[in-house]
Amino acid sequence: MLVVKSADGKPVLPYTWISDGASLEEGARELSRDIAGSSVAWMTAGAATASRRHPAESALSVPYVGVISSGAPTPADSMWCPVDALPALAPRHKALAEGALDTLRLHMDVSPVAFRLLPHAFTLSELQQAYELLLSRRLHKASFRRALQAAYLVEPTDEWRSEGRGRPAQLFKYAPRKRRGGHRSVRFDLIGS
Amino acid sequence: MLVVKSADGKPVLPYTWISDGASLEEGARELSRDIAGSSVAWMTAGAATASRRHPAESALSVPYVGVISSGAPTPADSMWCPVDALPALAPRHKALAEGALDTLRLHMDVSPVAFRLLPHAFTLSELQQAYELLLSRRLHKASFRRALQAAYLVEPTDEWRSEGRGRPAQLFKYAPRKRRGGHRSVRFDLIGS
DNA sequence: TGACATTAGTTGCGGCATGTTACTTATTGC
DNA sequence: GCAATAAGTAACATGCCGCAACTAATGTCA
Repeated sequence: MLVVKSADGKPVLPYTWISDGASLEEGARELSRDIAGSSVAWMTAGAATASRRHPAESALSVPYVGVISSGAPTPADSMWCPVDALPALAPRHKALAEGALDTLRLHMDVSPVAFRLLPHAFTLSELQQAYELLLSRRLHKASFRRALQAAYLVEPTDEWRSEGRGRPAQLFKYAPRKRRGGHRSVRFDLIGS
Repeated sequence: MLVVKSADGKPVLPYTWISDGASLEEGARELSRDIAGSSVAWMTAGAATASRRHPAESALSVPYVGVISSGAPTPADSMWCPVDALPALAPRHKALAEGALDTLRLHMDVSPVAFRLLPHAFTLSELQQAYELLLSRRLHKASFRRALQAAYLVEPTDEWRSEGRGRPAQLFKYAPRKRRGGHRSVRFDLIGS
């Protein structure tokens, strides 16, 4: 997660103001370009909140979550933090960060978030690591690849990448093809409280 | 979906204005009480939008989706419409309606939306019909009940309901118990485009 | 050169969940 | 009583998942 230093030195989440009538999504994309140096590869909005005690004069806040292709250089006055080791944020921003992760995970199995996190060509191990990072739980290699192949989401390329030691890995690209018949049942096991 | 008649007789989605600093969610709940006569049993926010050409003076719109327990009387100047047979809404409101259904379905397998749609005690057939209504696809009775039982989400009551013809149905209530071990793999088969 | 470590990728098996069909049970209506 | 209707269950086949073991290809080190 990208954390920036505010004027008084405290860590905060990146934010900006929107002039009247401008596009919120475009504002969020500009913010990412300004701070992180590259544009987000995937983004979605969270739940807007209104508060009397909000800093400055704005009354409405609209959070956006996005992912940025890895490998981008760390910009000045900001740092990438592991989501499980965030610095001490203000309670409001801490709640925003947790909500952002929730909305992101909500979209994970309906939108190719993890694929956007990776460059155009990637290895299946990298894809699995991206999923494990975003879901924060370990996955099994064989099951992961079987399910991926059954979904017709990736296509192999002719390239191979050698990462030092170990067998070279084949590179794949995201190329979803239409598949027959959606899924079947309902997932009750995710319902909590 | 609840559609109301605007001042000039055209069908629109219910909306309201929020005074500066007031809670958005509370405003949405008040709107539901005012128009539908009962408070929403489950609700979540959608993606806020800003537009120059928005009616009136407000520049930001925050959509909310909620479900209301069935059986509420149809209020005046408004009507409940099947989601697959909506009246001719303005393009902006039509997009809002579609987005509302998308966000609702996004929460379906992580939040007990369908249970909130039903009264406190319900039959398993009613629960399945609620799921089929919200997901707009047919489910299999045996599979549905097996998965439901495996999730420890409902408890049977002593009451039975006779719906005219056919065998009476046992009434259940929503009583989630903690279950061991979350799910396992990743769902690739829902990722589209 | 050859043994070893490391990483990628596959295969086979047991178990569990799901899809399907058929069956039993309980009520209304004739 | 008997058909019709709907709830609820049982049994079987299929398919997916977790696990373990295996092969393949590279680098490292003696």
